[in-house]
Amino acid sequence: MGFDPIAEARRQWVAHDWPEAADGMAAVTSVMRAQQILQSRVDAALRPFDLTFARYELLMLLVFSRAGRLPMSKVSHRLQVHPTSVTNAADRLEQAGLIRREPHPDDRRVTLVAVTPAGRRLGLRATTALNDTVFGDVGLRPGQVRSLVDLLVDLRASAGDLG
Amino acid sequence: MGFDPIAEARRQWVAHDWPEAADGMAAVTSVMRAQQILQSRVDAALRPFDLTFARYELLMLLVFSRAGRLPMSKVSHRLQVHPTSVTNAADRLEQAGLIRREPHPDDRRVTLVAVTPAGRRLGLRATTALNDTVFGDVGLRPGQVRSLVDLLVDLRASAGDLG
DNA sequence: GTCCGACCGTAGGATGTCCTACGATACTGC
DNA sequence: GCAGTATCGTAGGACATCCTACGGTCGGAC
Repeated sequence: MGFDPIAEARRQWVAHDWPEAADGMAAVTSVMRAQQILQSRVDAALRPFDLTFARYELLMLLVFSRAGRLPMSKVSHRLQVHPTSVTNAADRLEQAGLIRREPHPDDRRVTLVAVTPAGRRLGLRATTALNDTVFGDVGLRPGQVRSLVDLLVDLRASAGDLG
Repeated sequence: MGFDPIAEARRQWVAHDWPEAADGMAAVTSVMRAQQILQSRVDAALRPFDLTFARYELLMLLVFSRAGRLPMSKVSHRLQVHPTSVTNAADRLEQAGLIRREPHPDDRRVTLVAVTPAGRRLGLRATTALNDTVFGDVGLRPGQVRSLVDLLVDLRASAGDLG
């Protein structure tokens, strides 16, 4: 096999008398690097549709919602991103005609974002592309994929990420 | 426990006849979310030192290198980031007096970045903070942390990330 | 020797993220 | 009712990342 920068860093941690933090350092760095790899693959798969992963997530959240529309604040909470990031993503999706902003009928503070028919179609086509080129094979055996998800559920739970 | 948006998305994948990609989708999304959580913790720990994780990684790469100096291109390769990102990080570290740019003695195309004594000191102090507040407890049991690293090694290996 | 391809670092531009601050609107206690 | 507080979405600014494009330098083919 080749050279692993993270394993090398781990050795440095042990050598510098930080052994109790060495595995944690390796885990954090590995997650960062894995995210970089996956983000790059996902963005490549979505580029033909002029979507980023952030916009894709917003789009599919609406596609899968009951009424095809949600308040901005709900989107921000569900995707766990800053409200201004939702504003940004919604701006671009709206400009592309994939979603529409609508006023909330009862609460005039609230803006609803609603997926358009074009948005629904593009979201499903983009999903097919993602399933084929990324999600269908992330580079691990099926059992490993499930183990990874389970471990990250625990990590997220300990961070208060599950509700 | 609470509500897990990723588990909900996984149910949608199965319901929409994409069962073979459901676990992959959950894995990719989980990694994205875990990275977000960890990045946020790391940045909070590094804020008192006026460092970001990217700049911290560059700084420690130099601290741990033999001569305390490396070519920019080597840094880009080792950290697996775009050359322009290294330029940006190096600009800020240099402005803070933590590193110095030096010409390569033999190859005038190459710029070396060298850690200064102040950079070395700050890097070690920042590492102590990170070890105490993040790396020492990532929210998993020790065995889980090692399992996570092992799984991500396989994922990274399949992406050609190991040399 | 010379020229051309390859490599190096950086400038400029686009995108996404966060933060703080703000105006508008809703709710709560009195 | 009414005042104070909380919530909502967005504007402006800071920062990190990538991409493309560029000038400077090296090295190999001839």
